[in-house]
Amino acid sequence: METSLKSGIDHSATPLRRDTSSLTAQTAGRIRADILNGAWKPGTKLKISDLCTRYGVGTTPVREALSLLTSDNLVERVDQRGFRVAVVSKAEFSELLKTRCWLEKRALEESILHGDRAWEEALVIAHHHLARFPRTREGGDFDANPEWEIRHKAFHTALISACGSSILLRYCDQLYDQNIRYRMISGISAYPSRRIGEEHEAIMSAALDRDADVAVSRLISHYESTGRFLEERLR
Amino acid sequence: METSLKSGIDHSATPLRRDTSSLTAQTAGRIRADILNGAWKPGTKLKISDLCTRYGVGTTPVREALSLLTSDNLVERVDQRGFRVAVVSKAEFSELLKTRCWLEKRALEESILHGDRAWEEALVIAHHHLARFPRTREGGDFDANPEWEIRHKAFHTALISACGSSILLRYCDQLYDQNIRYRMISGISAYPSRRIGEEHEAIMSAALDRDADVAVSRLISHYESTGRFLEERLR
DNA sequence: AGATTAAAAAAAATCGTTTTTTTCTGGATC
DNA sequence: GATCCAGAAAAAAACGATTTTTTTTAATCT
Repeated sequence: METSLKSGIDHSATPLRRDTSSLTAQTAGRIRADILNGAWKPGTKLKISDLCTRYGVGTTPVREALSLLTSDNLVERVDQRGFRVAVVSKAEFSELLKTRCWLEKRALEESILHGDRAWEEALVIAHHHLARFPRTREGGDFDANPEWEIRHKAFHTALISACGSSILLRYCDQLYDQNIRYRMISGISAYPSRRIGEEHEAIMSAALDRDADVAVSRLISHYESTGRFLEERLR
Repeated sequence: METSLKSGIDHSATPLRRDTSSLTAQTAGRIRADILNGAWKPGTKLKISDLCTRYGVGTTPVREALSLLTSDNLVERVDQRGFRVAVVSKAEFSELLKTRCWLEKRALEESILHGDRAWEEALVIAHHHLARFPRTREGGDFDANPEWEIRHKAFHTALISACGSSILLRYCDQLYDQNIRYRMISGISAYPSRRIGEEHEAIMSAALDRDADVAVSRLISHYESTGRFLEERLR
């Protein structure tokens, strides 16, 4: 199990080291994953006792995990009426997409302005890891590849990581996860007729050339074409 | 007690209606207020049992309230080691200020672009309410005036309220509250040698004239001069 | 029949206690 | 004198049971 509350991978060198995270954190991670990959459908009522049996823990960790997920907009809470999986809608999605573009635009601009050598290198590495990994598992089926997802997120995070604001980075991370959820819900794992790999490449090289305008416009259209594709399939 | 978790005022027409909010929500509101006004000093360890006695509730609501406040960056949590009040520093503050300017810039631009008649009118009203209220309580002492704080926040919220993204509005709200905390900590309630009222007026009229560039630059310098003033007094 | 109210069931919220983990303290060792 | 290890104390985390609140069901009245 991962140590962090956020989705991600435990890169620790000692895989057998004992898990120091609380049950709350572990449970939050599991529920988060289940919501992101669609195991819990949008709008589903999350009954405390059900979750307790499903995840094999008491009410305290479950309740606290749900509180945590509320702040990431994956779970909604109504006082005295419990929790439910955040609902999805076309309107919510386009607001999400719009906001994400606004925030990432600024983050990328700042990152290009302030990024140092280490940033450039981390970006190149992240792109390399992403590029040599197949989007879908062998044989062209459209199942999502979890490894690819992780590398894809790592690449987009690397792009903006030098923006100079951990606050903004956290917001972008939240919006990224919400976006993934829409991708999972729509059942899409690949975009026919698009060369995603080339888009990433083009964004990266503009960033490395310190051409903020071009990099931003490529990033935005990357997001927007993905967005349009998703919107068509929503409901 | 307010119904909402967020700081604010209950504007309900029936003041005697029974409080439907959970103990968790009430407690979160009380702890939030205590952190914002400085009753809990930054870095203070928040021991569950202490909070239970202080607020007269059990461990569950306290624990959940702290989880909630974590997402607003008012409380920090370390697994297995409990909670503490978020620390403050000059570096954190300037990051906060910077991020806030980035987000509010975009929000104000969008708001000016899309705001309708109702937005204009709400803005005028909010400014009116703010302008006819004294910043400090009678006789020039520098005690913060809670009423003024509420109207001030309402004015700044009104400015950006037509931006079209509730997500962005929520982020701005969070950053506003974090900023207030710095203001309270620094012990400042008024800025000698500045005409805050005139600054608000100038921002508003540029916004009403739909001059985004001028409005934004006035808003940013409003924040930055406040920011510089605060930074001087931090540690 | 439809609406209103009362009782029962279900679920959320809360509490007090138990378990686990961390922190503190004092002494032994190098 | 500093470091390292118990063991004790304190605190956090988790649990299971109890209390409230909401929702559902059933019955009564117009």
